[in-house]
Amino acid sequence: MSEKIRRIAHLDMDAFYASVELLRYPQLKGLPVVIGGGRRPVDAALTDGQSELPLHRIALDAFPRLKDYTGRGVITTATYAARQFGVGSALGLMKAAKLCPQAILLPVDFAEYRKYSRAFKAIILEIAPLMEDRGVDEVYIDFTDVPGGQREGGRVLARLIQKAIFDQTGLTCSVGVAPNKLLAKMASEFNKPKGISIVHEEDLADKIWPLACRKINGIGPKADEKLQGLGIQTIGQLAQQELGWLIDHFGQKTGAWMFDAAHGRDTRPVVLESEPVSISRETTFDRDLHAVRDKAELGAIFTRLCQQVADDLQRKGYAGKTIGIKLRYSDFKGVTRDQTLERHIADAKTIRHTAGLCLKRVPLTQRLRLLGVRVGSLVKTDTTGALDPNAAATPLSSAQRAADATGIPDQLF
DNA sequence: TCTGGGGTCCTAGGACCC
DNA sequence: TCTGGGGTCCTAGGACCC
Repeated sequence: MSEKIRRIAHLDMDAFYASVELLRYPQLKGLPVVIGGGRRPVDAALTDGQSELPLHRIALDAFPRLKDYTGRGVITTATYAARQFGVGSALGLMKAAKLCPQAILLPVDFAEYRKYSRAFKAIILEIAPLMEDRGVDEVYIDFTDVPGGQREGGRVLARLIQKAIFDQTGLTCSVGVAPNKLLAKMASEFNKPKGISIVHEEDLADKIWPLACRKINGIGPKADEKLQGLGIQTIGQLAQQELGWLIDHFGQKTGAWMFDAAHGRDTRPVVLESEPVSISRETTFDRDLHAVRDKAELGAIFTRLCQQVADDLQRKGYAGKTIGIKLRYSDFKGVTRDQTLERHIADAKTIRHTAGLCLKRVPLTQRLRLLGVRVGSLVKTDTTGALDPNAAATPLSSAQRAADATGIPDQLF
């Protein structure tokens, strides 16, 4: 009998947002380009006086530069030419402007990226039907039973998929193929861009153990710092630790997971479909707002967020019963409050009312920089529409009455 | 002139029930 | 006259990911 070896691929699009922008504006190739901000439409400025020109003919002078930007925001992604100046993801735009003032600044065009995202995923699905969506620019693919999926450890199929995506979209990607998702994810980073990396079980010591623990998907800055404090830098060092010792330091669940990860073990399946748990909208204001002084502006934003969440729910066919708010103060500290209703709802009015009650339970003396609205505990609504259009909020809980009595000023919402 | 937006999962305490 | 032990739901916060 033919023994099939489990082969899982992780496919990661190369510099996805920037590559999509370069398809539109090939004249920017090789230049430092930064994508972010995303607040002001830039195409008006772009086409100003040049509205007859196709996008690829727009003169470089017409593109906005980082140095001319005023306002908040961070870089979502930067081209390699821009990264040479030390600017990259998550850097504040104003700080980035100091490092690379001449960089071209493009707004985030998520609708466009989503179009390409759907396109490359459709191409993959024609070749390999078992695909797990991991966001706009990443997927896992189960190669195990796909024709050619076992050849050269998966390299042949990876090459085929890369070629199909490039031929049909002009975009490049990197692929890692390994016995499981954990290793495939690490492998896809080995040869970027346009890379293919094959990892077998027996490659663990050579290819995985020398890597920093941070390369494990799920070990973030906090866990990494703690590990370093314990003298553990590499995955190999992590693998040397006793299971019990890891559990003592990180808890049962995380400790056991780390132990398995360090030994390259991961049994998670490739998941084809999944239901959302929550749907939310949030926004950072152009300037910090005060609950009393900027009440009208804040109230309008709040109502709009609730409306957007309601629209999202209805468009996607969900209703939820846990309504929550999130806010961030001017000092960047955040709080959340939520309240669970008796019934699932999806209408803006109930969301607005319940979220308003949540907002009353939070101190609002300090200025705010962000406000968000979330609906969780989702259920699918039937095809005819809303589950319970006239659902009302439940009465205040005792905890909320207590909060109301703490002397927090009346919140006007 | 720091620090986006949209998610998931985990933990931990308290309420409440059996 | 000391103090059970589950189980589930709710809430708040935090780590992490794309």
